Amino acid sequence: MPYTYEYPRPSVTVDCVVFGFDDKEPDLKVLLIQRAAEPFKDCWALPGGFVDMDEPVETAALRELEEETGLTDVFLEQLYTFGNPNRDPRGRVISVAYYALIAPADKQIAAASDAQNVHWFSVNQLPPLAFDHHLILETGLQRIRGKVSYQPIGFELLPEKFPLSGLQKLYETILETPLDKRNFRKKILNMGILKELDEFQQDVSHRAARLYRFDKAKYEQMVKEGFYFELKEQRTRETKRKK
Amino acid sequence: MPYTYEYPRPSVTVDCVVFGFDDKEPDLKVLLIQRAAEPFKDCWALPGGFVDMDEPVETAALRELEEETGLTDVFLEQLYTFGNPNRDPRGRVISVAYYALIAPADKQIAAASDAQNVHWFSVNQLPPLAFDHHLILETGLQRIRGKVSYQPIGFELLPEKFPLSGLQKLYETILETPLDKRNFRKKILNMGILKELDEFQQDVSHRAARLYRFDKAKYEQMVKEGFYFELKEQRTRETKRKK
DNA sequence: TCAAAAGTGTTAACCATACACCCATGC
DNA sequence: GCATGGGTGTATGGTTAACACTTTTGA
Repeated sequence: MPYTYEYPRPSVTVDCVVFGFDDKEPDLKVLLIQRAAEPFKDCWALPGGFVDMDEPVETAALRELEEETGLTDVFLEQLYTFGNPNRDPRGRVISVAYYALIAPADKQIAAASDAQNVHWFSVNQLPPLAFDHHLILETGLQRIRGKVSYQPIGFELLPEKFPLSGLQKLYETILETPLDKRNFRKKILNMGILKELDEFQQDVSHRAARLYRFDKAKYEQMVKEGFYFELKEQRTRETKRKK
Repeated sequence: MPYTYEYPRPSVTVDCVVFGFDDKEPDLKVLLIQRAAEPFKDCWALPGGFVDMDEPVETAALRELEEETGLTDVFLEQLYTFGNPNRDPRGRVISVAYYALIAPADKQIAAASDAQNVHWFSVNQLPPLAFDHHLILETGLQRIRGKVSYQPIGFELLPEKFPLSGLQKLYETILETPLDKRNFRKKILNMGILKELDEFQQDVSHRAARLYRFDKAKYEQMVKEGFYFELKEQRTRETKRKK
């Protein structure tokens, strides 16, 4: 190979912070696997592994995710690259971290894939994690907390059809703040990026809520025309008023 | 070493997109170096190089930046990791890209350091670039365009003391949109994150403008108390009003 | 005295917030 | 009929957008 350099080389891995959300629970969930091999055998860890020499890094993330959890067709974005020299006892390992968002329907699949032990954990009740995975996870959390307010990524955590209250709970969960129902509805509906369906919740022991669908095409059209998505924490007047 | 794995390993490099800004010019600038060695000998490229086995990745970025451009004490943040298998003719090279923001005063230093050829280029008049550096640079541009509106990173591109018109020009340049002078001043001054100085511009052939300084400590205090920095593109009512 | 940029205030439209009750459904 | 969540409107105040002239300074 021409121009080949012969420096010593670090290993390169990928790690995935897989977030999931469930209407009924007050917490965001993360998918973890229990390690089958040393180091950190039996310890919980983010799904991930070594990048092959001939595959793009993102492909490696998708491949490892499927191999270890059975998940395919997920929303995946690069998060951050962690490369401190001592983060892995095997030597110099640089890890490119990704975060994934998946809708509850897919969650079954993940739990079923039991080559290794795979579990959803609430982000507020995490076990000890291998390597620097706690730091990676925390970075992922910060990222989606920051991003959810000005990019419509929240919909990736919901099923295709969802009631407005589900969307509101999602935002309340991620932002860790209560939101006003009427204002939330007004704001999101006024954006015009939700399609109102003629379908309703099933099997609920109260009035069934109307379902909506995120209209991605319309959203992208509007962005081209200068639209900014923004769904922020609603602070009270008290908090906002200065001095 | 225990648990050592013996996979084939990619090389890992860092690349830095160094942005600079100058009052007088209507464009953002990027610092490029002319490559002294193959591959892409004599081609312009982002400063960068191989990560040593025992240094953190960010340290490598700072080190390469100093070695190749003489710059130290810069604002530096990780941008994105580029790892497509064919981005480097030498073989598999994964590059962790950073972006840096530097104030005009430092620019002299950079131009003086002439181990290699180092030059500022307007982001709108770039030469052909080595490797996938054009993609990296474009990614950096998108990042600061997105980030400048809701994080006070713009100040990193200005000297310590600056007139409000300089700040406004910076925002107009990065966001590529004209801003209303009175509204801009009102908004930024109302935030309370600028310290008004008793100093004025020197050597200008018109009324000298008052200088201000970004009060970082105050900003951080306010963030703790729930303050959100936001300095967005000001759209006209026309554009905003729908249908 | 001219050129060049600094600096300054008001109005009207819009948007965000606060807030409480009735409705539909299943049990 | 009761419990559960679904669904709705209005008044207030704060924020943003639009807009033009006077001041200062140096050449």
